[in-house]
Amino acid sequence: MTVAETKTPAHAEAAWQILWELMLKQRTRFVEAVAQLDLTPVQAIVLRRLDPHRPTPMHEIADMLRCDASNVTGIVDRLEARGAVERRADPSDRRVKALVLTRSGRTLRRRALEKMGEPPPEIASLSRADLQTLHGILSRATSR
Amino acid sequence: MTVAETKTPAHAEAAWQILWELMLKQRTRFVEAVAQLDLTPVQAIVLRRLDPHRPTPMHEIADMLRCDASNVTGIVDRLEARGAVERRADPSDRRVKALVLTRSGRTLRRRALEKMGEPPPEIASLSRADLQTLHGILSRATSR
DNA sequence: CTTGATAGTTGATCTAGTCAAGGATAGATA
DNA sequence: TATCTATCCTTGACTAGATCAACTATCAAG
Repeated sequence: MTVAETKTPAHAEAAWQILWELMLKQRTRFVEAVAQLDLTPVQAIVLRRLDPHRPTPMHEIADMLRCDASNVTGIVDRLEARGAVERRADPSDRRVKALVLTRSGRTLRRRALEKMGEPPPEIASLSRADLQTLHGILSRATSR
Repeated sequence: MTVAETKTPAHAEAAWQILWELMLKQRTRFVEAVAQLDLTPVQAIVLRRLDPHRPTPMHEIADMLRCDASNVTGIVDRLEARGAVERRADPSDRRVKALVLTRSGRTLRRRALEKMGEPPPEIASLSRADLQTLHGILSRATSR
């Protein structure tokens, strides 16, 4: 071997480094925020994923979380126990159980979305110009 | 009350929204990446935090994770069981146990850092100019 | 109608997390 | 010095998230 292959440009690594740092900080912030609604992080993520206007098959949740289906059973059990969601049999395919938000589940979801949508001080303190630029770059990054 | 207080500008929320989306995606990516080293996410985060040149008191880990001290006991137990770290009594304060990376622990840490440092495709595919701009904005955001 | 894939549950087992209680040490103060 | 108080860590009990293996029910194709 002659020269080490720099697979990723230094600029990408530098930007990623800071982004990583920021994400790590947000992790604990997120946990604490949803805990105020008596939600665990995963419960909040699942709630966020549920469409208030469309029953959601459980396997879609497993796909999103990239976890085993049996894991979803437990998570949904707890959400159902607290009255946020209901399992509903899908008439067109009786294997699937689709999740439907209850009335209180919709309220809970809305409140959770509000909390998650609140930008952290790091972001909120940026200038308007920076925010617009950031938005543009991130859109480009995630849409590619 | 007259008009609803818009505490956060719309621009901040928009940018935060995309950032959130990105972070959510990186979560599963991170889990899968460190799993290749037989590390759980928390173990990787702890490993990353350990300074190879300085024994680290356990309570610093608890502070970083914002969790109960008893939780750290278990996490360190498992890292110690696999030979990555050692508990060392602090001579100046015999209450504290400081963590020291073993030889193989240092290797493991280096490999974990490499994995974590690898930017995701979303970031890696950005142009050099975007990356520099992004770096600048994020630096401003996190240093404030 | 068999065969095979898919959807979800159950049970066992692990890790991460909390809380309450306790032991050991350090530091301040009466 | 004796005691009180705070800090550092551990233990035990318990909950949640996650994996895996085994199982039921259903669908869909041949």
